Amino acid sequence: MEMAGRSSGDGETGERWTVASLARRAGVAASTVSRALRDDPRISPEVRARIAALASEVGYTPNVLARSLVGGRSGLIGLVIGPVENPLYAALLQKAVSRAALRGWRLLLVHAGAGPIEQATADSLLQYRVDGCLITSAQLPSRVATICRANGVPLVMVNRVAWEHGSAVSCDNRAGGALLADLLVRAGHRRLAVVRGGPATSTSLERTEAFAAHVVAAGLPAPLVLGGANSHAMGYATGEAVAAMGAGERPDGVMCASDLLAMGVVDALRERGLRVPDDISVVGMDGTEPALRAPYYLTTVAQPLDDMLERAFDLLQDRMRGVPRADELVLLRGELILGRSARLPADLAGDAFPGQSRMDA
Amino acid sequence: MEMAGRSSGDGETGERWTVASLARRAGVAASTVSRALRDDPRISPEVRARIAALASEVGYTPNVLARSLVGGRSGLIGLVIGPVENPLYAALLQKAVSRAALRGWRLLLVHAGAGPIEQATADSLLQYRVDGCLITSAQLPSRVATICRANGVPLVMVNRVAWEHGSAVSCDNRAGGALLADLLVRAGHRRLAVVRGGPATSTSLERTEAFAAHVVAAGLPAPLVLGGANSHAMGYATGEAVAAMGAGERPDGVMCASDLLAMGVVDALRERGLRVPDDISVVGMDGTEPALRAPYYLTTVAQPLDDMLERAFDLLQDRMRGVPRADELVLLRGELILGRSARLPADLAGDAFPGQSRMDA
DNA sequence: TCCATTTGTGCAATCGATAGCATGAATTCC
DNA sequence: GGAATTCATGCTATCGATTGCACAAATGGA
Repeated sequence: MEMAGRSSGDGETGERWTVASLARRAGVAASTVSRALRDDPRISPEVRARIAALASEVGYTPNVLARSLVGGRSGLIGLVIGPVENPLYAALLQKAVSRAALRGWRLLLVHAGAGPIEQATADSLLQYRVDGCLITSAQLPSRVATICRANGVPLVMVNRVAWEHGSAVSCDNRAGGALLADLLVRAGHRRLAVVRGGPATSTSLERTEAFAAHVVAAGLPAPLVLGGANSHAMGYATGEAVAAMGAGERPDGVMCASDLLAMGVVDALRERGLRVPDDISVVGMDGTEPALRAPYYLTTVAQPLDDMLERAFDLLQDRMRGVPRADELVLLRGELILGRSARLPADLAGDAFPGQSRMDA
Repeated sequence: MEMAGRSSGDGETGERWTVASLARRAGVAASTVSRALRDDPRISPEVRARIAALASEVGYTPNVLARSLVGGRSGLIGLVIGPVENPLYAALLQKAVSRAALRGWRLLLVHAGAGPIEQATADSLLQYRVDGCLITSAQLPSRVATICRANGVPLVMVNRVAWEHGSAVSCDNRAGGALLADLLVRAGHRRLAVVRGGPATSTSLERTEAFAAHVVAAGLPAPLVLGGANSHAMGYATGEAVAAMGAGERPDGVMCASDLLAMGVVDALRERGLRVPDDISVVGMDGTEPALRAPYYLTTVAQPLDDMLERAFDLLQDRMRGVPRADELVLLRGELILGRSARLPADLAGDAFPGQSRMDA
């Protein structure tokens, strides 16, 4: 019953069509088929049309594996991504997939998650001869970086700085941290705290350091340093600890290294009966969607993910073309989003509409 | 300066090592190298050790593209996944990646998101000669299914039923819906509502239909049908609508087709001053992590994602081995999680500890 | 009318790894 | 000690697509 719907190379069953079988069927040489399908001007229009018609009639699909064997490029980009439970990585993944498709690249999903990358996994980058590699994991994947360097695979990192090798595109985390510090200080907060993410993640360090430096420069005591991992659970635990402090020592403003942490902090504070922002202001950083909506309406600095990925892919493409280029670090400015999770300075009070009023960071 | 760290085929710069260059260097034939590296017993232990040492010394990596050209299998699995902003898909992605690595498969990330799949994207499944395909998108990707069938590519769907072709692994959504209905009815709710997801998604339909049927069977009026898309925004809008209803007509129990919807409903209800579960009970389905923690502590039916993926990969593997097998539909039972978002029947009241007390659905 | 181009195709090698078959050497058996 | 194996390895074709080069036909000019 399936016979009619089944078409196969040379009319036999089960085999896929190849340039060779198409050539036999069309009565030409394989090279002619190849050239015709690639619109080589040396093939006469009639032959080209005839072969194109035949190919689409039988549903021929070129074998990219064979093509890349001779051509040298696989069309594959290795993708290493952080834990996608974090909405930031989810957004990055989504955008990376659609942008890669636009450029005709396919993504080899090498790793997703918080853990380190296994050797066997990292090896697949070479085994499949990826043309480039995109890393968005905060965890330092030194193994992948090393492999890429040793084998001349272009490497671009997003949302983290490159420590040894490769280019990177990142949000200007220091500027964002300073901006948030300025916001809280101007709103009259006096006892501040920072909630840090993972100790080895550049984003967390840059954000909290810049925040602390700015606070100190404003003449306030150095912020209390809390946290130490980038998760809702850590934010929640930190929020509980803050809520347990006496009213006299408790910070009145908390800056979190990520929206994920900020959501945890807010959840814990509210669970303990504290009001945000009336009792404590909480600000985050990333601008992920769940943090911008109910029940958080977080004041945060949004990363320009679209621009970041576009730049990252540009960097990759340049290097994939073989032009030797030095590694670059591209910083893009984030966008301050005034939500309802932090008291505002008097001069901004009119702007306090969640997700509506924004200003450049 | 980089010279020392740079190693390449045949000692020339820039070229990667191949079996041929290794063979020349070792003074043997290419086939010997190939066999030695694959632990062919016909190669003498000495030669094998010598070649293995050389290969690891120069960092040889086999070209999988070339291997699959002759071997017929690429080791690639095509992955089509739904919008990973939804924590359910994020969890599925994460688990799929690690499980695939365990089996030595690599994932070609074909599509991620809610939109339909473009032809060019779907074609890459054939171009890269994927050995199989895993679909977890609720959106009916008929194009991919058609392509897979026409080309004999094994296809397994997770979290949705197969409409035309391919096997499927899913949570028993009807049983889950009935279980939630039973829970709400026994807890004394009388005016119920369901919030549906996308109109074309099998999971949403099965869950809400079974819920409604069970409610009616219990002698209560048919639940109010709300919603119509699987998003937090739709849940929120529905929650607002429910909150706006008069106290006499407002449902006292709401069953949502997903945790994402349930979170939106809870957020809106609370924003409007209603208490959950004191004023209204809300239950969801999926068991995603954000719904289980503060501030939701949702009562829900958790999908056994690990088991589902394991079964899905088993199904794929069987069919990839070439053994012809009929399509299967595998249903796995979900796990009821008693949170704090719904009033409990009297006989279960002691079990109301979030995320702790569970029972099979 | 004959040679020099231009134009369209075919032949054969190539990419890297694998597998069937052949070959030479080492071993065993009677 | 010679023949029959066993064993280790080499030679070569193969997978599917691409590409340099050769070659034939068609066209042009003188």
